[in-house]
Amino acid sequence: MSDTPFHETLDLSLCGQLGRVHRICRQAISVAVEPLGFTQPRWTAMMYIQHLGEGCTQHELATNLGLEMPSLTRTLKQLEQSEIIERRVDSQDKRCRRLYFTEQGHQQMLLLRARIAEIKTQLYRNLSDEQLNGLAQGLIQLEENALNLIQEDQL
Amino acid sequence: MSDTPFHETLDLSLCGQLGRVHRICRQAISVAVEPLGFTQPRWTAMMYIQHLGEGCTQHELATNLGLEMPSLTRTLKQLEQSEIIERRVDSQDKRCRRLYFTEQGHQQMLLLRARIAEIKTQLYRNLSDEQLNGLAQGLIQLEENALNLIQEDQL
DNA sequence: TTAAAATATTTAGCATGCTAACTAATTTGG
DNA sequence: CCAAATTAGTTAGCATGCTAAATATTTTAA
Repeated sequence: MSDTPFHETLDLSLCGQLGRVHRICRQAISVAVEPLGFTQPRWTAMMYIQHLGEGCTQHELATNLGLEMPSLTRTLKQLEQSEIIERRVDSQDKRCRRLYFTEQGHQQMLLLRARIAEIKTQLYRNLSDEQLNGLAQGLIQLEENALNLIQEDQL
Repeated sequence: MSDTPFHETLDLSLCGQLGRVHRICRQAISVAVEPLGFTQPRWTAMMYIQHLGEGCTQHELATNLGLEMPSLTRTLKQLEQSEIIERRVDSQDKRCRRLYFTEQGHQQMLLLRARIAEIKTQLYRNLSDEQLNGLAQGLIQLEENALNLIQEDQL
């Protein structure tokens, strides 16, 4: 071990920590949701479709998930093949596909939400509302700074 | 938009936020470090090798980066091919490869550290030390909970 | 009104994480 | 002392993010 203080050597440890915690959280949730047969991108998309309301477009969903369209396309194709969702072409604007749960999809959502409620209590255990809020706020500020940095660099 | 409150529908938004912020931060840093020719896994590994001290093993490095060995192997192979590092077999334990910078690698590190110092001030702008600390602490707790969850589920 | 720009989606292929299964070397226990 | 377990590392191949480029449709503007 070097005797240089960690923060001086590393400088960007927070970003690495972010990635590590994200990977571990994702894995924890995956393990818990796996028995239902959903991967993280799939169940996340399902939750967001329900949140946005059935009939949302793929573009709306991608924006809300913070994903690029191609990343989402793959996941939606899987959900369609599993007969969880349907993609219907909008009658007004034929470029858009609007998203709906199948009957089976609705039933799966009930199971999924119940399972996720359980996980949530365990994942946020020992974290006060205040702490969770601080965490979320800090992340928002970090995100904003990063976005600014990217834009500046692209000038 | 549904009229259901966000947190009730989503329940795990924090985990999604974590992923999103991580992707954006990573992109910001990549954009800034790109002119030097380093990708995020490469410069992160370089910084950690310097932090751990030259002569560290790949296993030590993987543990500190929070990565699995195969993920690291790929990156180290690239760094070796770019003649940034050397991997020398340990004379005592011939299973271990120990990591050293080349002369060129040392010079690159000087540039890299200077660049990263600049980025850091911008990325952490508007975040008080207290906030940064809260963020880091919250992430640690989250990580711990997630690890517990995974272990419980594997019983 | 029609050519050009914009928008929604897809496809193809890269980057970087992972697990599973392998080799080689070392350590341990009977 | 040797067979079995452990440890360090690799290879192969999957998962899920991305960008670039293609298609189809709609909107804008000369």
